[in-house]
Amino acid sequence: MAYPHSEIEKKWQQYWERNQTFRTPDDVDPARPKFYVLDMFPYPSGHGLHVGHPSGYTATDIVARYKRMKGFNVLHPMGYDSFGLPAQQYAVEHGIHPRVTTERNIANIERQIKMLGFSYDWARRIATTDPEYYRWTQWIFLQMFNSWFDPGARKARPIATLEEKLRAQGLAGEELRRAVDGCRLAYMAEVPVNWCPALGTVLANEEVTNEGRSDRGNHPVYRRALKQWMLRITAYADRLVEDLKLVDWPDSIKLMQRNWIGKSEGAEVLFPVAGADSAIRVYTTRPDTLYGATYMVLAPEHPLVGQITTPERRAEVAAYVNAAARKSEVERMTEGKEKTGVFSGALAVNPVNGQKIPVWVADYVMMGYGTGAIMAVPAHDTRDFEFAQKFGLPVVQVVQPPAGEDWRGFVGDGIAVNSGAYDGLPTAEFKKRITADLEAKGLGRYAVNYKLRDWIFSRQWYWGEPFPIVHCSSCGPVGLPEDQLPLRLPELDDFTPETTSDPDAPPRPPLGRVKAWADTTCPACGGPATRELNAMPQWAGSCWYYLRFLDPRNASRFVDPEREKYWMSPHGVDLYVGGAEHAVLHLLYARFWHKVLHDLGHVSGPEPFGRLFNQGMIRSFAYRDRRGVCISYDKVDLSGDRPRHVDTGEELAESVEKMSKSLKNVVTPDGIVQEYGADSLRLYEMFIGPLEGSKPWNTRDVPGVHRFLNRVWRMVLGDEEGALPLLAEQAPEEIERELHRLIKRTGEYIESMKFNTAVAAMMEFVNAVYRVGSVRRDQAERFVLVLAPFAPHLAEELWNRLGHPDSLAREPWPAWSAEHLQEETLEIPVQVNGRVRGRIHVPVAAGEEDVLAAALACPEAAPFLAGKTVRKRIYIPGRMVNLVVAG
RNA sequence: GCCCGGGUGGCGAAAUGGCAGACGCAAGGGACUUAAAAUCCCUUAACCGAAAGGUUGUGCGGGUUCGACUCCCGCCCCGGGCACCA
Repeated sequence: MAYPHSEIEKKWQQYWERNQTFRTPDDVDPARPKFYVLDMFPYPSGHGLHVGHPSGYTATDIVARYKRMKGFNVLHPMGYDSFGLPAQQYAVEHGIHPRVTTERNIANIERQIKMLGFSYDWARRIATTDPEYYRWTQWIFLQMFNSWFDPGARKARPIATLEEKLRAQGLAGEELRRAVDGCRLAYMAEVPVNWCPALGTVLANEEVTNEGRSDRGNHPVYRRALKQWMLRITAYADRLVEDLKLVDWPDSIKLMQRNWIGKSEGAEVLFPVAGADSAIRVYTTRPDTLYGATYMVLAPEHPLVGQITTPERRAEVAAYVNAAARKSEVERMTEGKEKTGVFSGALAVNPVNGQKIPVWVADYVMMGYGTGAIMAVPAHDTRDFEFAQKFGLPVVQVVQPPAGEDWRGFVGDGIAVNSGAYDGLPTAEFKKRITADLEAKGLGRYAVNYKLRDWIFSRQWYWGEPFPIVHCSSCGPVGLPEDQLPLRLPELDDFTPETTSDPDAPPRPPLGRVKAWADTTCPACGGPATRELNAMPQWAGSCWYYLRFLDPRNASRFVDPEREKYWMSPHGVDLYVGGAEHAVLHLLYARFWHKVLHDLGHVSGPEPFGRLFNQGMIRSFAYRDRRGVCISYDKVDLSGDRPRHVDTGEELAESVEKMSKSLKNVVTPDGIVQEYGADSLRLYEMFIGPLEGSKPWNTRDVPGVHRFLNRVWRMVLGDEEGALPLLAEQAPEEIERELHRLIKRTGEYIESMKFNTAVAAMMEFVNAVYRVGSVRRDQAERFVLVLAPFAPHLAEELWNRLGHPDSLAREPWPAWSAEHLQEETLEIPVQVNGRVRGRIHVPVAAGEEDVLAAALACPEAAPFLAGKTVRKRIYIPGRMVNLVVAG
């Protein structure tokens, strides 16, 4: 008989809700330590959860429950990242308001989450689409709009401090306003974007497929310059790199962030254009190769292209520039790495040796990085080398590689050659010397560059936070006063953006259609003004939600400073768990916002997430027939040794893949909870393998953990069919020892996030009880407490039936002692030349000499010792004896 | 191309310098049962052997060590990230 999981799970979920068991009070007992354990909150997709989502949630729930039992004040909240393109598109396609679908999706996903019995404090639930939430997202945006990055202080400061400073320098009126607007952390600029005319919006890079089409709907996407809201994240590039050393994150994630920011050091060098009064400024990380520069390249968008191109080359250059501008991502991909370019006709002068070198225009140089122009050193740069080969440009060696390596295409460090007075210098020293020399002559200077770009922060859609900004013809962009927040999304019957197939048509965001909303007055001068019609991107709400959880209903501040200080000191969120797909963007954006808020004095620390843990992806089996068509599970017969089609008997190919609708391999928690219960699902999620690893879901393995829970049930209560519980007055000493071992190991496993071995340890304990046939009541109780974080419903029920009327959620975690772990004798394997040949039993207290003597006398090892000389005797206390023999 | 992970029984895995395969699934056998399910017990890396036992074995090839899944060097395969970043 299986234990009645449905009944008891329902019962305890109701009990927890009725008794507010997991409510974290607003004023917690300050004598206890705090622990903030957070999941990356989900986007409420219409498909609901699959079994991959609860793996992280289960892990954090185990930690939360364990920490409560260890006496911590635990904060464990959940909410929804509910703005975004899928809801917008669904609304457009089905004519349903996105608020309606969002609410419906949240209701479904919350039902699924609650079904699993997680100990969230539901009173703190938030949704980023709630006006009382996005009011503060808008408020934080205004903080950025109203501040600038002071490079001297290396931090954000109120914009008034900049105004003061510039006014003192004599700026005023329109000129002052432009200067100030140009320094805000949130500013407007014309930038190249991914424009999707069919969706009527700009898309983020990750919303664009490798084929250059929209992820959603598969529409063409074009590169195009549009005026957009930008956030000045590049000002924080250095601090975002440096402060990675403050956090306990996986090295791989830190590395990805470092690579994404892509800091490099080098020099900017001026190359005068021969016969003109302009000069080309280039950025190079290898100023030591200056003598090897044999040509230069400007990006097609570079402003000097038009000025320096000679009349006879004008037509060809113009044609190339136009073609490059029109090039979509698709063409760029398909053309691969084949280099193209045209000669501008102009010559530049190499400042170190006066040589005249040709200036080319080529799209392998990007306008968005460095200065948009390079000096090409084909001998020591792979790309320049390819280009020089193709166009027959000279290749001059200036670095001597280590012996045995070809200098052509050598990009490493070496010794300078053909470099005038610098010959013989090693690369690193050469860089320093020449940078200083260039600086002294006014030809260049030390420079730092980043791959990181400022963050394009606007979208031309309906379903996002409206910007708290109005555009005034006399004052420019003006922030709304705080008392006008939240600026609510206007009601709209038709939120379809005006779409077109013309890539050059201007964007017409749906908010523009609500005239009554868009037309307003300027808060600064009272004149007529228009509201900003763009909305914020999906990332906005998730940049600060972890702060709102601390004080979710505060109507006068985004978070109370005292509460922020309590929960976020000293290292921010104590454990943050989520998928590695957010390694860069979400985690980088949130760190950026946190630093801005920190600079402006709104939060106490520099980093939001002290410890980060990435759960691995759960994938599942997919089946395909001969034609490659995916077959859903109800049509797959797994009873034989090969998977076959139920109807046709055709043998199917099996593979393990990411769950997706198109592969027909999505497994949802619902059916599993119904059949085996939430506790079984939770346990299998953990038992399947290490949390951080990628692993295949196999529903056929769920009965294994379900059987274990049944064994626990019968161990304590017996069953209706007459099986007696194993509870007894006395149990062998071995059980107490096993229990102490279990308590110790489980605590350590939870702290180190090794939940799979924790489950195995509990199974071992129960197996031991079945083997000896008895367990004392007090031992069963302690076991139930250890099981509780993993299988809380079953544990509560057993705890209750063992005579405790209240929930075990805040029972102290049971104690273990070293004394109880001690066995009287040890079994020590005896190796001869590294191979196990026998075993000896020795008293725990036995000294090295006694153990070695026993090992030498070990009968099983004797034949391998006979007639040989023991050269070396190794004893690893309590573990192993190795006898090294020869002869 | 570059940068990270990873490769252990039929399967998910454990062991991070000290008994390889804990724990679980699947498979086989037994007990209970009129029978089945459920449950309980046993076997289960491969090869040789009737058994006792032996040999081999952690992707491949070398090395360090008394001892290597674990550390070092070279290679192969799989997964992920970045991708003309000057």
